[in-house]
Amino acid sequence: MHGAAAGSTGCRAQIIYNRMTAKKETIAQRIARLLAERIVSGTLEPGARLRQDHIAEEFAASHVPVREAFRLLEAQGLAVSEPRRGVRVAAFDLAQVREVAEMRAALEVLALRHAAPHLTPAILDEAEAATLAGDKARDARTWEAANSRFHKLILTPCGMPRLLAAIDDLHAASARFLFSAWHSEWETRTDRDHRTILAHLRRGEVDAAAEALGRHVRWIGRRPVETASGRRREAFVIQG
Amino acid sequence: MHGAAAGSTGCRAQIIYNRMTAKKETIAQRIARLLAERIVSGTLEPGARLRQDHIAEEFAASHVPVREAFRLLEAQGLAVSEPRRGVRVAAFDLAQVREVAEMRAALEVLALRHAAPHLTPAILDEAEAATLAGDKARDARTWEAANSRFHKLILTPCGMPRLLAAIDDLHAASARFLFSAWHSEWETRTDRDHRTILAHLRRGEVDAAAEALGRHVRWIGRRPVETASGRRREAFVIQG
DNA sequence: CTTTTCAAAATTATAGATAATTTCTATAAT
DNA sequence: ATTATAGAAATTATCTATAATTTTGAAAAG
Repeated sequence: MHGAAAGSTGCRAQIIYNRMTAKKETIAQRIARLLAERIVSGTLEPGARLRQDHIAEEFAASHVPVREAFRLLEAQGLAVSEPRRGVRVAAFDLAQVREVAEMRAALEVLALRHAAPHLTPAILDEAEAATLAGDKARDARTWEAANSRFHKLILTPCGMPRLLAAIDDLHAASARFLFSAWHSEWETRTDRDHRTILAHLRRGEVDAAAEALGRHVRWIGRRPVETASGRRREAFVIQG
Repeated sequence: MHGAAAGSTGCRAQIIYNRMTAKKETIAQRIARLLAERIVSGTLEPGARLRQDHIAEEFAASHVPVREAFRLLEAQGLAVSEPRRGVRVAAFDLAQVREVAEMRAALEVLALRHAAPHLTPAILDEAEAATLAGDKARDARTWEAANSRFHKLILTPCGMPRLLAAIDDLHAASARFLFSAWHSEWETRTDRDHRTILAHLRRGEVDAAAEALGRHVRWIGRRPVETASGRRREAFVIQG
């Protein structure tokens, strides 16, 4: 849903009301967007300090727009700020991943129910193509972009901007987890889930489609993985 | 849910992570909080321009914290900003009220399902007291505060901070509408709805309670009212 | 009388500078 | 060895000043 690493959005409210106007982005928005990409993709690790002077220097700006960018990132839940003690990349544990998954499920189901009457065969074909692209993806970035496209395609026709913006933010939070846990060997169940949802939609079975989407988004799996140092640990998987 | 007029929160992310710490609020947070009160209560009308220099002067601050306050208000959906063209109080039409109501219903139901196992008789008694206070309220402020308290009491035990913060923001948006449409003669159905929800919760009927809450929040009524100038028009009512 | 154009005023956006707070580090004490 | 403390360095938060953009309003042209 969310552009995530391949072009993360920016401020939530901006998204709600300026998504289409979007004349020129301010320096603050640009900085927020680029930092969001790094946070979502894991380049900036959870807990990492974001120092306004350093960032201002890197982007050849003063720290005023940097501070505004921090507020935008806070609103997305990607950064946390303690007064007088600076801003850090938000941490996220399994409990938060669960919380985000539940919220996404609730809101995406709502969006799908309102979008369903406006879905055309053409849109569903595009969504199928996105699923196929996800199948063939061999890296997290590509997979996440395709997954994003699928969800966006079937939900956008709901025409509820605030709802879509909220879903976007939640998707960015999910994507962070995806990037941190991605393993190219994983055979996800995502393709099958996506196709089930599409099949129901094609047959006009909105309730069944909504239920499948809810289960799909809520699903969090776990499987053992081998770390770089050869140790075994448990990792968690999401279907996107 | 949201403090609304009686002490609106501030930044969403701040709420998520700093709600309990909340050592000292920064000037930006203070400005955002006070402006949010005015927007929610209707003192600042939809579409009104928020001029940073004027606001800075009023609060005896420079415009740097004012600009940050604007970003916080944007994140809550209470203000909209167009780059280089200033910030305005967000407008809201019936479609948006509907959208917010649907989102609230989806998220509050989710919160209630997770809160239900942790609800104690003491909490439910408090919630009943809040309902009673709402019944006796004769002005919008008091009524909204009591309604807020009811929802907060039964939802907070879910222990999902991001979810609760999102609900808070939506509640502020609802409250704006409530304040704009309040009429002291309205006999709302709220007390009955609240008591139905409580009755179900006392009997451990979580599904029924969740369904009642969803209907309650989603409900938007309309009734003719007489304006100050004596003209008749249609007004919309929410149950809170 | 309406529309267009251009300059002045108002306002936003950014930069540079200052003050206040926190964090770090070395040193001393228990 | 661990804890406590004081000073220094780094960082945040704010203010003042400057640049850039948009809006306003009046005058001129059609």
